[in-house]
Amino acid sequence: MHYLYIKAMEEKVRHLLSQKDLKVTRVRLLVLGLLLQNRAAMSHAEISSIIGEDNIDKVTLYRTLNAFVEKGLAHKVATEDRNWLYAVYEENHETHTSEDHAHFVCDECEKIYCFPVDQTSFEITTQKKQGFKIRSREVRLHGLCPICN
Amino acid sequence: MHYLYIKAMEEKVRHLLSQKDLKVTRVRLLVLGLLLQNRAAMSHAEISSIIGEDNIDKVTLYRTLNAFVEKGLAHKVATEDRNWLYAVYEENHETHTSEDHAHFVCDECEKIYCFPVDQTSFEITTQKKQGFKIRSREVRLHGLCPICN
DNA sequence: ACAAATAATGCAACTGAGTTGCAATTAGGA
DNA sequence: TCCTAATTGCAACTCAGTTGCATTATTTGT
Repeated sequence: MHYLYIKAMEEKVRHLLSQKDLKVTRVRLLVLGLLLQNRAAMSHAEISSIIGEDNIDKVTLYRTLNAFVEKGLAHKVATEDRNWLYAVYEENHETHTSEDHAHFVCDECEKIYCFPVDQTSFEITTQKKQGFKIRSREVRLHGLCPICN
Repeated sequence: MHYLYIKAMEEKVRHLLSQKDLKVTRVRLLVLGLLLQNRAAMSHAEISSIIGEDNIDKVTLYRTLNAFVEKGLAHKVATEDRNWLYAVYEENHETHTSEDHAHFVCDECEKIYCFPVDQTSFEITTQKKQGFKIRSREVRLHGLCPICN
């Protein structure tokens, strides 16, 4: 285990898991604990190397991450080079859906961060085009993150 | 060849290719001709099956599509399930860059269409977040296309 | 605290998109 | 027409992610 596992966080993680009908297991405590520590979205490879390849099977990690996504604990974003990155929803994730947030991609370090989006200004983003019925929007921002800026 | 190759279009395609310093070849005429006929972006698999697997090697098709993207004839969009779709820029592609268009994803047929975006309203899409420097934006719209609507 | 039922895990083998290296072929200018 | 560089086609490969299945761990009811 090459990351600081914060014991004090464990209760919160246990609560989040059982709240979503997910059994509390060693793997899930590790992965969700790690995701909660990270502001940026993380890839399977990144998580795997931080936690240690010997500590989690790759298939189990994929299934764990997908379970988090299915239960609404986390969401996934595709990178430019077609890998998945996973991020937990922020504190107030009850009101925080995929519909009202944007993804920020740092052009330098290529990390992806989640951003809140103002709904009202979101509405007028595009000109209407006949025949197309728009149901939801997703914004992707490119630039420099605070570390690389 | 399972698509209607429009002979009248050939001159236009030839012109587009040589304009971008791409040699006019059988494969390129077929692929660019097909892309120009389609309003929706197309996948490698889709193009391959329409033109016929026996008519183009898969590697050649990948290289052809990438050449179009590199030369600015087309651009690629990732689908939800992380495949690439390719679309030629519209008629006025001189002023049509990746910065000022959105992608519309039909929830029904999953086709992807390109949309123009109004720059001024684009600006106010997100609340500013400290430390992050936004350079460009990309909007993805979900809904129903004219055929499925 | 224990056993049974159910869910999660780990492993091996697989899939499928996309890439690389290289030899054969073709386009287009001299 | 000929020459050179670009393009093509093939085989073999990479790498993310998946599937099937036997093993193990968690939870619930007693």
